[in-house]
Amino acid sequence: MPRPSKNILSTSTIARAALKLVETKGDFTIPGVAAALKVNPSSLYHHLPGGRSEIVHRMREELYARIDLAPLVDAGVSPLDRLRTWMREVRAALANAPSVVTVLVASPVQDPRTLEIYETLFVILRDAGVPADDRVAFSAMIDAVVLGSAIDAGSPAPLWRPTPAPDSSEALTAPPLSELVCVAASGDDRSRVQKGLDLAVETVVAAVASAGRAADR
Amino acid sequence: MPRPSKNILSTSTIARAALKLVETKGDFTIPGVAAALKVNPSSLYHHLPGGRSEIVHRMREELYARIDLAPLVDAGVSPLDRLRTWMREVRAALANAPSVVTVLVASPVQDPRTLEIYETLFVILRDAGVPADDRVAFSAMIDAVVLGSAIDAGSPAPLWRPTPAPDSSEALTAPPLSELVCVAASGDDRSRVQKGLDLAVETVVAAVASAGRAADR
DNA sequence: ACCTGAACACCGTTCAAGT
DNA sequence: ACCTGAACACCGTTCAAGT
Repeated sequence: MPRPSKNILSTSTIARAALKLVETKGDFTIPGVAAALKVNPSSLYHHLPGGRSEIVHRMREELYARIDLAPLVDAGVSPLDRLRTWMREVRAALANAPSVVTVLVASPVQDPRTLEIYETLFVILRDAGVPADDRVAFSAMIDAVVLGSAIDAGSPAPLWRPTPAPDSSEALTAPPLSELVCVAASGDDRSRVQKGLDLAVETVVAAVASAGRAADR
Repeated sequence: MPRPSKNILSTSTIARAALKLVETKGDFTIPGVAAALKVNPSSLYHHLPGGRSEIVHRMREELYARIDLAPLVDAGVSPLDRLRTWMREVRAALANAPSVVTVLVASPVQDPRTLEIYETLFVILRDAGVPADDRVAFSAMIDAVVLGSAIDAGSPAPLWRPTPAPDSSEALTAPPLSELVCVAASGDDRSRVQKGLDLAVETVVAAVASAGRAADR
């Protein structure tokens, strides 16, 4: 048993404590992480001068640090396969703490690690033959799909509550629809979300492949 | 000039005041909306017993109320065109107050208006020939794209800050990438986001059309 | 340098009281 | 029924003080 080093706190331990809180409670607070680290709330400011928002940035870094970059820049793998991996990896990193996504999207990207991840995406798009002028649009779409999926996965409880009373409100949208919504509510959420993501990934891959072919001609 | 009616407050005025705050300040607070309505903070609880989270729900209703349902259920329009309209309309409703999206996604859907909107989506998917078993997955993807795009549009400031110092960190990801990211940072954001959305819409439409054709065979 | 303790302004919510 | 006013627990942040 090694003696604990003198410093109890570090930016990484703070970020990890905050992440654990978000994963369990759905959110985090300064006194909360301080208590988890058996420390005074004000102590955190010595390590993260930026306060709460800086903790959020460090949380994002911590999540993205778990992504292995190697398969994303492996020239031996086809660009489309690398794109599949990229989307699944980023989404998985966020899905580890889905409710953190709603916290993350509220603050802009700044840390080098996140930029690095997105730089690999631009390389993949280039290798796939997407014209330079279109890469930003594609990355925006891919970002939207991945973030949206992660949020979808993390949205609390059944997203679709069956309509309580089908009291014949409007003739236009009458009988079959409420049923459909009920169908959506049944079926376990895990597979529902997973299927939606798989579909999204393949749809995006198809679009990228199509853009690449169009550029070749 | 009509005399103001006796009751100063209503759920709708509260929701609209909160929306206005989110649009201007990026967030809202109970004392904030109370002050905007020249009323005591505690007064709000008489109309919205659910407190802050109920205000959020009413905000979502208020936003979606601006969507015209008629073109979405018009049998004279092709399903794919209706899908295009659906995505653009929902996205536009959210884009009116982009930063509200990050608030909305934190709370699950409950209000009938929002359910109504998504019911029209299921009808469109059915009309487009998407098999019943796949409609949930498709709706999840579409939801992800629309929400993600709206968040993208509302994310504060340049999403991509150019890497400050290219101090030759790793050989793998060396010269061209920082350039690419810089390109992304330039170019006005309006068109960037718009192009990304258009791309996403057409990509999704293609996927839906493909699923419809596959089911026909 | 690293952490504590007290202090400040502020937020969400409740509840008895007014009209 | 609708709104006020006081009150409570709590949060984010600062800053002087300890070691």
